[in-house]
Formats: sequence, C-alpha cells, structure tokens
Amino acid sequence: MERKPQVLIVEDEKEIAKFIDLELQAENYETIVTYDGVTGLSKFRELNPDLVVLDLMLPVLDGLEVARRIRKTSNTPIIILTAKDNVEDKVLGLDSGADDYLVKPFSIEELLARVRAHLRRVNPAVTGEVRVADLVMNLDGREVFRDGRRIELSAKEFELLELFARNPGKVFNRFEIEEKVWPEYTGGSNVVDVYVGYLRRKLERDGERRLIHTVRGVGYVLREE
Amino acid sequence: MERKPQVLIVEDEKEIAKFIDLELQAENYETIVTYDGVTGLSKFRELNPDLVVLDLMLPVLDGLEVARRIRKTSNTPIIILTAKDNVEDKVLGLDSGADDYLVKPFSIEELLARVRAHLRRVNPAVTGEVRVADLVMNLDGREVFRDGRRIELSAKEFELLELFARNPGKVFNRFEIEEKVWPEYTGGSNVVDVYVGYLRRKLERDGERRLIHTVRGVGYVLREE
DNA sequence: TGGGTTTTTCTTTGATTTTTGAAAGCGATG
DNA sequence: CATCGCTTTCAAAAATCAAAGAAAAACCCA
Repeated sequence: MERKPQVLIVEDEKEIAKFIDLELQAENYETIVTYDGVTGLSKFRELNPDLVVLDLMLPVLDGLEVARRIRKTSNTPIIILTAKDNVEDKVLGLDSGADDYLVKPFSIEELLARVRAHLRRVNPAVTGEVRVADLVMNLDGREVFRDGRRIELSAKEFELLELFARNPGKVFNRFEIEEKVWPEYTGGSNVVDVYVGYLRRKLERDGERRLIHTVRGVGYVLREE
Repeated sequence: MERKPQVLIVEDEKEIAKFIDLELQAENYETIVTYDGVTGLSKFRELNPDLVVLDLMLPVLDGLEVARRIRKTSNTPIIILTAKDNVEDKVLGLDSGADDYLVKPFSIEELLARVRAHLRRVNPAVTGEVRVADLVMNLDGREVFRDGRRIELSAKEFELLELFARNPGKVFNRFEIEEKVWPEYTGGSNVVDVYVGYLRRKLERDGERRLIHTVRGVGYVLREE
C-alpha cells in the first residue's frame, strides 16, 4: 500500500474546501474536491477513496444523507465537518455512520491528526508490517509491495525474504539460511544460492541497486542504504 | 459473538469514572473500571476489551503512555478523555495511537455516540453486519447479499465466509481454518479446499475478479482490492 | 411419528498447475 | 587461474482444483 491515500472532500464553502485541499496535499494525500452532496456521492462511488471529509450543510443532497448512503455499501471512514455545535447533531451525525465529528471553526492540525488516526486503522499498515528499503511486506497477507505494485513470490521465496527483511544488515551464512527456511533438509545443495537468485530477479528489476548483497566466502545480507 | 461488548474505563476521578460506568452499562455494555495507568494496562492485557475510554492525567503511568503501549500490540479503539483543550495535546494524543479525543466537560451523549461509532467498525456484532468487497453479510439472519440480491449459502459455507469476511486481507492456512470452522474434526482431508471451491462458485459468478485467493503453499485469503 | 425425499456435508480420486531442487556450465573475482 | 558464485534447464514433487458420489442430516407430509 505504498500509493498515496485518496481523500474525498465534500464541502460547499469554496475557501474552506480549498484550504483543506491544500493542507491535505501538503501531507501527501491525493485529494478530490466536490461542492455538493450528489456529486460527492457519485465521486465516492466512482473512486472509492480511503477517507471522506464531509460538510453537513450541502446543496442538493444533505451531508447526513450522503453519510448514510456511503455507509450502506462501505466502511470507509467519514469525518463530518460542520458549524453545528450541539450534542444532538453530533449524536445524529455519528449514528448516521460517520466516524468522527469536528466543529467549525476547527484547527487544521486537529483535522490532519484525525485523518491520520482514521487512515492508520484502515490500512493494513497497522498489523504486522515490515518495511525495508523501498519494500513493504505485509506478513498477515503474505504480500510484498514496491511503489504500490505487488510482487508475486512463492512460499519459499517469501520466507527467505522475510528472514532477510526482519534482520536487515545481518549477514547470514548459507547454513543458517538453510536451517531457517529449509528446516526439513539435510543440506548439501545450492538451494540457497538459487533462491537468492530468484529473489534478485523479482526484486531488483532493471539495473537498480542491489538489495541482497553477496558476502564472498560467507553468505548474504540485505542492506538498505 | 452475541456477548456484550466490553469497555475498559481508565479514569482516576472516581465520580467521573462511576458516571461513565453507569451510563455505559445502561447502554448494555460490559464495563471494567480502573483508576490508574498500570492497572488499566494490565487489565487491558488480561481481558482484551473491545474499546478503551482513557483519561490522560493518570497516576502511576501517564495516559499517553498507556495508549502507546496498547497500540504496540493491538488495534482496539481508544477514546481519550481529558481536560486538556489545546490543539497540540489533541494532535499528540491522536498520534500516540488514540482513535478519538474528547475534551472535558463532555456531553455523555456524545461520548456514547462516539463509543457506538467506534464499536460499529470494530465489532460487526454490534450492528450484526459485516461488509466486505461488494458483499453484505447479515450475521443475525445468516444471509448474504450482493446488490440486494440474496445468495444462498449452507451453514458451513456461511461460517467459512464469515471467517474470511471478518479478517479481510489475512491469510489463513488450512489448519487454522479447520480449527475454526470444523472444530470437532480430526483433519486429514481436503474439506477446506472443497468448501472454498463451493464459495467461489457461488460468490464469483461470471468472470468476475477473484474474491478468495489461494496462496500456494500456505492457504487462502479474502482480498477486497 | 416415521418413511421417503431433498439438501448438506465430507471423502475420494485423478487431472492440472506451480513450485521446488539438483545438476551443470558459465562467469566473475580475488 | 582456481575458486566461488550465478544462472539456466528440467524433471520430480507437491499443492490445488473440480467432479462425483457416499454418508449424514434436515425436512416434509401424511
């Protein structure tokens, strides 16, 4: 999941929309801005963003209704943003499916922190994730990504990469590697070499810099640099 | 699955703690109250509640630290409750792993609504619904819908899908699956494979994209994408 | 209730696909 | 230039899938 998270902004006050838009972009989110409920909803369905910032007082289709309709088919976090500062409205907003409720005038810092908090949950980053160099390994999902693009690995390839990724900078000799990844084995072949080769071919496409380095006479290391 | 959601309250002001406690119980939650950070954390580890209401100014161990330590091992929602009403503290609280931040004096109705909102996400049992990809599972009614159209599943098929749907993106190996869906069994067959096959046939009609993916050498995952 | 019917559950089997590992020759390196 | 590492090739092994049918359970109707 290395692509930018997409945030949909639905807010009819243009200055505020612009303001939020710029701030979110500065935090490296991809943004889509819409100015009324119907357009917001249709953009939502079209793009399926990672989070929605939603004003309540919207032309054409009320914000609450937008929240409800989104909730019908999706769990995407919704942060409601509004001038209404009374408890009943907050309760109503939250019970309509919103995940959070911020009252205007709000601090942009707080909004950004809340956006971060919600996105943190949603993306699998929260659970067993190992980052190394420009790779992201999702251990639960047994996936490896680079630049948001998925790299297909076989079971053994994944285990081998996991060993390296969990211990960046540590040199393993062939015997250690064989012990961990091929425990059932009575060594004596060059499996390790071959599999390191497989990984290199898949991970180091193009003439990129080395990821898994050979330590002559010893074994292999994964180095980030 | 049908048990009450458990809420852990960590708050040193006894009257406030008592107040929240009673209100939550009135809403049919099971509550545990603790008055300092260390006890709160150990209760958390012992009971693994569904949600935590956490005061910031705590004796023995600061609330922020409690939040951080909980986050180290768990995604359980944390609502911070405090008298500190400045943006920096909010940002700090949220960035320490909290999911929400409420300033005292707060309205109990708002707290309850926020508790509902967070539990709705985490614990589908609260709404009785699990949504995943373009499917909606109604757990109470043991029904599955796509585009409002009902998909007929047998009991075992439903249980298997429920396991996947509650943990989208997580790879299960055959043994884990058998443990959960066929607990009475002494494995040694390929029931899992066969039932995954059944689900696929029913859920992936036409040449649609895969829902349940096989991870060769490991098991199966439900991925939304 | 009880006997027949339908549905669900689970096993077996064999075809198909993918992964795995050994060997061998080439290439790089100190 | 001799050793160690790399890559390719290919056959064996393993994993997965789908189909078919036996066994069990659930259901129905008299």
